[in-house]
Parts: sequence; C-alpha cells; structure tokens
Amino acid sequence: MEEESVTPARRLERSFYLNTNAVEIARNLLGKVIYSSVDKIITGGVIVETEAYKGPEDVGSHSYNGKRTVRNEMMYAEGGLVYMYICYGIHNMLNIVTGPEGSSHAVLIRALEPVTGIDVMRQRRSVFDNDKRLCKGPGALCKAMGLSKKHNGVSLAGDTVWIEDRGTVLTDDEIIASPRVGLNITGPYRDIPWRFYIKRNPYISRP
DNA sequence: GCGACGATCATCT
DNA sequence: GATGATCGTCGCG
Repeated sequence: MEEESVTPARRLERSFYLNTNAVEIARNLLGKVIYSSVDKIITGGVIVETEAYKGPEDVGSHSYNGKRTVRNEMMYAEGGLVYMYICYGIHNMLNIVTGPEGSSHAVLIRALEPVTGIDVMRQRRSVFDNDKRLCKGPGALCKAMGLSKKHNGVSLAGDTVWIEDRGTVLTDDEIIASPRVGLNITGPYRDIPWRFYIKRNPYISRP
C-alpha cells in the first residue's frame, strides 16, 4: 500500500451538521472549503469568516422566539441543507442549516479565500483588480459562486453545493471571536461573540 | 393593499 | 466614514 503524503480532501459528513451547537459548528467551519457547481462551472474557496445564529433564543436570528415564516422555514429543516435569503433587496445570503430537524440553527458564511474557478468569480463580480474582494462579505461570495435564493434547500450531500475538509487544523489562537456584523438589535445578543474569523486573514470582510 | 425595514455593497468624500 | 441603491418579506388590520 502506498501512503498518502497529504490528507486527502473529503466531504464533511452528515453528522458534522447535526451538532446542536451552531456556535461550535461556525467555529469548526473555518478552514473548510466550500464549493458550488453552477452552470457546470465549479467555484470554491476556504471559509475564513462565519457567524452563528441560534434559534429560538437568539434575538438576532430570523427564528428568534420560534418565529416561522415562508422565508425562514428552511432553518427548521435537518442540518446539512442550505438556507438562502435576500437581504436589502439585492444581496443573496448563504447559510448552513445545523442541528436536528425541528431546531432552527444556522451558520452564515461571510467570506471566502478563493481557490477554484477564480476567473469565473472575477467575471461574475466584475472585479478584476483585486482577488481579495471577490468573496469579501456574504453577498459578494454568493454572487461569485453563482448562488441565489433558488438554491434554498439544496443539500450539501448533493453536487450543487458541498463542503470539504482538507485537513486544515486551526488552533484557538488562530481564530478571532467577535460580535456579529450588521445586527440592529439591543440586549446581550447584540455583542455576543458569535462571529468567527481566521486571524490576520486578508480575505475577511472586515477586521 | 401597503408601509417599513433589512445578517450588504459600491461609490463617493 | 457616509450615503444611496433596491426589493422581498413581514405585519398590520
């Protein structure tokens, strides 16, 4: 038998997403690689920034207090699906549904370090001068990866959107936890450190 | 039916 | 750092 010199990339398994602690999953998604295959073109990048949203106790979550609407229904699905919604009328947001069916936790993907299909991402974003901007922010990365609300409910076990573990190990001192971005709420959940990003990574949406 | 409001981004100054 | 773009969704009654 021949030994592998590097850890082979392998898709995250279903159990990864069934963890009931979305905060833990948000942290553990850092360093993983997310891919999309849209119009037969594969694009992807390393996840460098995430945010956890924990329903129903999290005032910042769409599912706060058990709220259930047409828009957020996907949050209640079993972990391992994609929850997409539109923000500010323009921007698509990519979330990973987590926890068992009936719970409503999710992780927002906020920034990627582009790895695959970079030229297509430049075209989709009309950004040709600075690859650090390609997937800088949740709306930007969706545009770069060709993802929109029509991908709501797509399974990460399928061949449209999936996440791989490349064996990257991040220690706690390489990860920054900080308050979440853009929430217009008051109370303790406003400043709870549920945003995670890789320290000094130039591809995050903001320091 | 309608008014208000975003888990943002690009383009200014 | 400030501002305008832009529209789906929610909640009201």
